[in-house]
Amino acid sequence: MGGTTGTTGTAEAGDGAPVRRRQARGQKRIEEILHAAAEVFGEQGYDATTTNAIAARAGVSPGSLYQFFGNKDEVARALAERYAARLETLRAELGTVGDPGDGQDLEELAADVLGPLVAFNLAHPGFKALFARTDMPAGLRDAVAPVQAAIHGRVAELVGRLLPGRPDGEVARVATVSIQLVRGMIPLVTGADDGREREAMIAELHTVVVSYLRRQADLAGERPV
Amino acid sequence: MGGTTGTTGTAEAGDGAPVRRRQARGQKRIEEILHAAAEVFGEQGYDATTTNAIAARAGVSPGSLYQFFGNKDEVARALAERYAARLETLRAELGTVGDPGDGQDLEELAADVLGPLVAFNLAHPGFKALFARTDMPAGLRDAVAPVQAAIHGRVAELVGRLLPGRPDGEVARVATVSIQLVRGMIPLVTGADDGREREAMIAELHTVVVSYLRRQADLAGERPV
DNA sequence: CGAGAATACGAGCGATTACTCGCATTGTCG
DNA sequence: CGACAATGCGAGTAATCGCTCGTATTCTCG
Repeated sequence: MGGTTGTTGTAEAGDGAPVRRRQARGQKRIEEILHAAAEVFGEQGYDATTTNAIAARAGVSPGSLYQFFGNKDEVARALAERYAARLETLRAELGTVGDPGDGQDLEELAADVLGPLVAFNLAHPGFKALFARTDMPAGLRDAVAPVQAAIHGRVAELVGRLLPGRPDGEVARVATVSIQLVRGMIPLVTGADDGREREAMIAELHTVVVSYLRRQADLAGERPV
Repeated sequence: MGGTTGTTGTAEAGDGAPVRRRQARGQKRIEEILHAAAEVFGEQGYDATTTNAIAARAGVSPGSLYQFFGNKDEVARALAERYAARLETLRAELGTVGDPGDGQDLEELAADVLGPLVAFNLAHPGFKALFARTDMPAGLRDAVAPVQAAIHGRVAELVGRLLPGRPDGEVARVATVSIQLVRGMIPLVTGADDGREREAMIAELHTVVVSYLRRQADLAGERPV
């Protein structure tokens, strides 16, 4: 039944399967649809967003949307992958962060990571609709799982350098918690109506992450407070 | 809109409005329906839960459900109020917590509050479906808003004692962040498949909250690390 | 140009869901 | 008992939504 392997409308990798040659017009439509999807997801949330609403926002008929995307989840997946690419760009711009020891270094490291991350979330309101939820419908979860895993890997890499010698399981857990802290705080930041309140929430986000990681680093070094 | 003060199916407070006299049988049905709703909400999440599924789980016809609850949101509201009552009981059992100074006291205070709170969440899986989400559909948000406000008030009370002299706005913000930390961590705790992993996540929850609040207390006392 | 593919449309289909309604049963009270 | 209210049922309704399909237009390329 539902065996259609429609990866964003590309051709199946078979032998005689017709390769769909995408025109420039089609690529532009895809961009417009994803842009609209990001907007509506950000405004209404994933569940409440209808595919017809995305199409309407993009100035496109429902049929056109389904020419490029097999279903609603695929729109989410494509959008998630697009976000992942931009995040990767962000990370590349950071360059190689020096191996953190503790103390002041940690705050700088956190600022270097959290600053752009907050800016990214403010610039892309649809991002949190796909990533900042704790309970997701199965389709959405599957769609964003690969990107989630990639993010976790990146964070675990940083945490591993912060906590050298810790077993992998603990490093992974600290990474999971750190990500969750950010995911939980982002809505408080983006949802702030007042500019000053937003700045205050951003400061709280830094405080939360830094104080947690510092405590972990202290535990690692057996250095009591 | 929505001025219906439907407190679990009681009569409207008007003059000639017919007062619905509830029979013992009806009260029992209400309990069964709310119990079923808690189960299904916990398993499927709020959006994915259908009213017919709740009725079926309760062994009741859809018509019977709608005799006691005007709509899906009212079921959620009644369930939320029921949870609020149990939480209030929990808080009462804690007794008056001594005014916390800092250091060890903070850890004890956190353990006294977080321990029962985690146990409550594990015992009532439907709770997080109503409260632990950051993006809620409008109907659900309105339904649980009063209970959310009550919880915030309680936490702000504790935070106020922890951070004496802080302006109300800052106390409220620290309370909001603290609640969000717990809300974000709860799914990691309840979602742990392994018992050891769950214990570890509970420990992380304590670490997160304590290290954040300790940092806030230190900032208040101008006592650098 | 001409043929085939890609793009575009939008009415509408099938499935789902919150909720209703007519009617049967059970409880309450004089 | 008899009248009325509360409870109970479940097929049915109206609306929504993801998605399809027949058809028309535009592009590509020989």
